[in-house]
Amino acid sequence: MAAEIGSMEIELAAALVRLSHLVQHVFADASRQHELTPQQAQLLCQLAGGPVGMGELSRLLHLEKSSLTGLVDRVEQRGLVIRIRDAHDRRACQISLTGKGSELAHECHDDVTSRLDKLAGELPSTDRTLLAGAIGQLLTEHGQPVTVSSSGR
Amino acid sequence: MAAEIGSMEIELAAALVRLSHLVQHVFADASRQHELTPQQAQLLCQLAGGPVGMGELSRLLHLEKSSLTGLVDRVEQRGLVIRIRDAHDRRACQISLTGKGSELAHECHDDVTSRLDKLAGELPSTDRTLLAGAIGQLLTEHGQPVTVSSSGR
DNA sequence: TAGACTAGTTCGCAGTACCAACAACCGTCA
DNA sequence: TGACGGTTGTTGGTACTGCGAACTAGTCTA
Repeated sequence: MAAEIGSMEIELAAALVRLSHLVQHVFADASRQHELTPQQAQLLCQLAGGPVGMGELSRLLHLEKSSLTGLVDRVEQRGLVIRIRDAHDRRACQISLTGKGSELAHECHDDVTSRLDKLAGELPSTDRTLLAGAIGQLLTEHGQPVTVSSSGR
Repeated sequence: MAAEIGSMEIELAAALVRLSHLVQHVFADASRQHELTPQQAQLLCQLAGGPVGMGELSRLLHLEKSSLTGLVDRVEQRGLVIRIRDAHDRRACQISLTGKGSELAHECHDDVTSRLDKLAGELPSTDRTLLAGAIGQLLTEHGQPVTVSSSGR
């Protein structure tokens, strides 16, 4: 067993795991509300910023390209996404949201956001600020770009 | 009217989602290191506190009982777990770790913990404390016991 | 003892994810 | 021009996940 002194660390690791499960659960619920699997919702949200190629998408979602092919196939069959053949490189293609897909992506994103905000709303605002800051730092430390999607607005 | 003030909220929600993905990724990697799927690892870790019945397990893992049957089947076939028929209620059974399973569960748990601690170690310790506190509060607000699964009931 | 209820299982289905092998295409170098 | 190595995305095969409906078997209650 680890020393008692480390208990704070142990709690933090456990807390992170539990928090992760909670967030996943919220995300899955919201996705399902829109008749999407979590993976499909994540894909759509990722595309909200504009078309992306399969290779980059694979990196962004931490998926093998072969896994991605199937995922894209399924959402394409639902008419939420289209493959656009690249004009300069005929091997490549860009995945782009259709109107319907874009609508769903935003609905789903807003839904997740509002659920999480509601959940976090139970915390005092100072804690929320600290939490966001600490998480942001964790993410940047780990090579994840913490893009601020709405900075302009 | 979520005015400008709400921008912090938006960031927090996005940060939570990203953090969640990061933790899931760490968890999946650690599990794989021990030749377990994340779900199997989660099951084993849940059982580390002692045998649990299918029904309660289903609640703890947020899984339908039918999904759980298969999951338990697979780890049982690997000899990591056994079904123990309940003496008082012959319908019920308790799922219990075998020696091998218990070993794996602890290895995996420690691995995840150390990876997450390492990840969090890049934060100043005051931030870690705040983070753990805030997450703990979030979890308790949401009905999740923050204890490390040792409680019977 | 009949009927209601509960614990787990089985079955069918869709989706996820990996790996290995592959076709098509690009850029380069001879 | 054309062969070559590297890239892009796809296919095929396998294992796992997760749900809902229908089911078996056992328990409890009236």
